[in-house]
Amino acid sequence: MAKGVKRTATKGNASENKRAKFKPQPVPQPASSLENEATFYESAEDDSDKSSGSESGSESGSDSGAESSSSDELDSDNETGEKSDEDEEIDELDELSENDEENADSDTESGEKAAAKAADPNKKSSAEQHAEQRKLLAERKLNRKSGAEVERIKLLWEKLRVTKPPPSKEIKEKLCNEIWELSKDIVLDLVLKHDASRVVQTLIKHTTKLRRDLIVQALKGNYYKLATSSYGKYLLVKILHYGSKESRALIVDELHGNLRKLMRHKEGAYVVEDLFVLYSGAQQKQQMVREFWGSEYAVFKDSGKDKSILDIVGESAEKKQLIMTNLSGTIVASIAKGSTGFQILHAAMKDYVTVLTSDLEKHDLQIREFIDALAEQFAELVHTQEGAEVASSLIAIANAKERKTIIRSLKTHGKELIKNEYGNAVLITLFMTVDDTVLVHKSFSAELFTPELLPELVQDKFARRPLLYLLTGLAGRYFSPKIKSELTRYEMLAYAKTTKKPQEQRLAELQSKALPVIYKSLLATTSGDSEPTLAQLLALNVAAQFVTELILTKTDDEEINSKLRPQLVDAIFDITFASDILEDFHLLNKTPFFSRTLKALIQGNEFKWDNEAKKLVAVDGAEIPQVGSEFAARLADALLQDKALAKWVTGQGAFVVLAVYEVLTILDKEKSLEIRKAIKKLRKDLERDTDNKGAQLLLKSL
DNA sequence: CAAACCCCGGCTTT
DNA sequence: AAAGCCGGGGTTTGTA
Repeated sequence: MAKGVKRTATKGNASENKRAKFKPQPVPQPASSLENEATFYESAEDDSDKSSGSESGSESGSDSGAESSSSDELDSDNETGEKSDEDEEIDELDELSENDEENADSDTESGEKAAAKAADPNKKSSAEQHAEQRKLLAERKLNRKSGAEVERIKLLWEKLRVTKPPPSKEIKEKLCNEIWELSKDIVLDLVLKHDASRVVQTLIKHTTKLRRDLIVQALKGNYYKLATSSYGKYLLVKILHYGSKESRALIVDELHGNLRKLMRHKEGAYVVEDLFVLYSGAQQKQQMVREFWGSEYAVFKDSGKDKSILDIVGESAEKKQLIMTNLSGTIVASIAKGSTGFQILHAAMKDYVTVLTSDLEKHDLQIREFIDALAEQFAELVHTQEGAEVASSLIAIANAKERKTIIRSLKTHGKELIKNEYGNAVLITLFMTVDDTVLVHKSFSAELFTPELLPELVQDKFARRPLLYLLTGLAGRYFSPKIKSELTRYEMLAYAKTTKKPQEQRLAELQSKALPVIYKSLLATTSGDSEPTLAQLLALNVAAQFVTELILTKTDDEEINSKLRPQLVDAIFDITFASDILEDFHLLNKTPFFSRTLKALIQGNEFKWDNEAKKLVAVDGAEIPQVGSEFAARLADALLQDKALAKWVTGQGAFVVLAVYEVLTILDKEKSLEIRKAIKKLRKDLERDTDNKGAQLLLKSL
């Protein structure tokens, strides 16, 4: 799926990028051949590519998924059957034309169809045979005529699509004109054939706006057919891409009402997804999803507009029953077809889940079924906003056994999960809801917080969030109110049924397992030829923030308190004093916020700034070994060596000196006096250094 | 804890 | 059809 959308690279970059970020190796789906799909897209991607022969038979059984499941009572029309007839007809035409053209296309499907036909006549009477032959002959004639034109058009097309020396504007125009003259009356014949359709694609790309509109008009009434044609769909996608707003509106209008059928169609589903992702705004997206609710909403565009799914479902039991059946019908069919990664489906699932979670008892059966259908494919969900919401909700309401399956399927994509903008919240949900902390730790923390991976994670805006959760819970300022309330919602859902352990206990368990792993991986950056080094990490604001947060996390773990934390603090201390502070490459000069890191360590959790009193105050019982006053005293000793202080007060270092001085003033009068004396000697320097805010603050504090 | 800043989607412009 | 503006949200920063 992710592959599928890459092709539209020129437009809609935003949504495309979003998708590209997360690329779970698509779990090979039983029926569908993702690879074939990719080939399809690739060969349709641009006109300047290799032979069209690669577009071969992923077609077989394409309409099998289109059979309306019995759940769609609202669909009185039986168009699915009708459509597959059409498909067959198209295929035959295709086959004929290709034979005529002696196109050495090894289309396996054509082969199958031919074989089927060869077997067919034996069963028929000779009268029928004659009739059939006459019909065939007529068709062939018809085709030969078009076939000849196709040949000529293709010659022109070859010239138009070359890229090595791109044709000049005039030539392009001339070629387009000629092609158009030849094809304008037979567009419909062209667009459903794989090679001829590509001619039209190229035409669309190079011709004028006016003619594009003409083509769009010429195809009016046939867009559904186009969307469900294995070759036509590429053209349709191209038209959407290059077409005007009005063209798009026309097409959307025509497809409107057929979305559910399209979604169940192998080719159609891609068109719908494309439309949804690339060419629809928020409102149109909503409207599209509403079609999945049922016929009423499919026929009347505005039906249910501005109402949430819960409003609608609350209106009557019958309505609810119907909508839920329809939704699950479309969703289950699409999952089975391997379209789990489609964004539009995620949106539909979100509606479905919203209702499911509105009353867990009442929907128990549906919940179990839904999770069962989806559990193995969770990785396909978590890279979109809505998909991730669905995933988190389901994790929250899953029972212990179901959670195990879900965790197993997410575990294989751990890195993508944690680094993804939305996926990381799913991981946090797992941290917050699953009682089996041993399993969660083994599946994620132990796998991800390795020396190889951790440095990458702590400097990643999204990946560090689950890490920060492990350190500080939701309390810190690292989570926006919106995310917080969402996570809290999952938490409440979880406690309604499966989850039993108190939150603090679960977090403590996860933390006690993960902290040593994190420490060790971080310490690994201080030794050997590790890349990045700790100093490099500390030069990145996000990573530095994490390191401070880690050190300031209180723990009972003996190993951390007596060995790991001291080593890490030592390492930072060494980095600070390894080189002359006046050198450009010293961290303090390279990254202004390193002074904040040091300040945070100097104050530890022991002191905080009192905004009322305008001074630093001690916080009782918050001491953490190695940092706070202990670290301050250590720095003070180093600063009092030789002329160190004179250098430190000149730049960002002044803030550090100030922090040390303030802390010692509270806890170590003697040493603070020493520093005070030393600073006073530098008074004149400080007074001169007017644009150094740190220096000025230092003066004030004396 | 507020101001500055950045990123993104939607809209307008040439 | 690409480039550019605008507003909103989220993030980062600045330092009493």
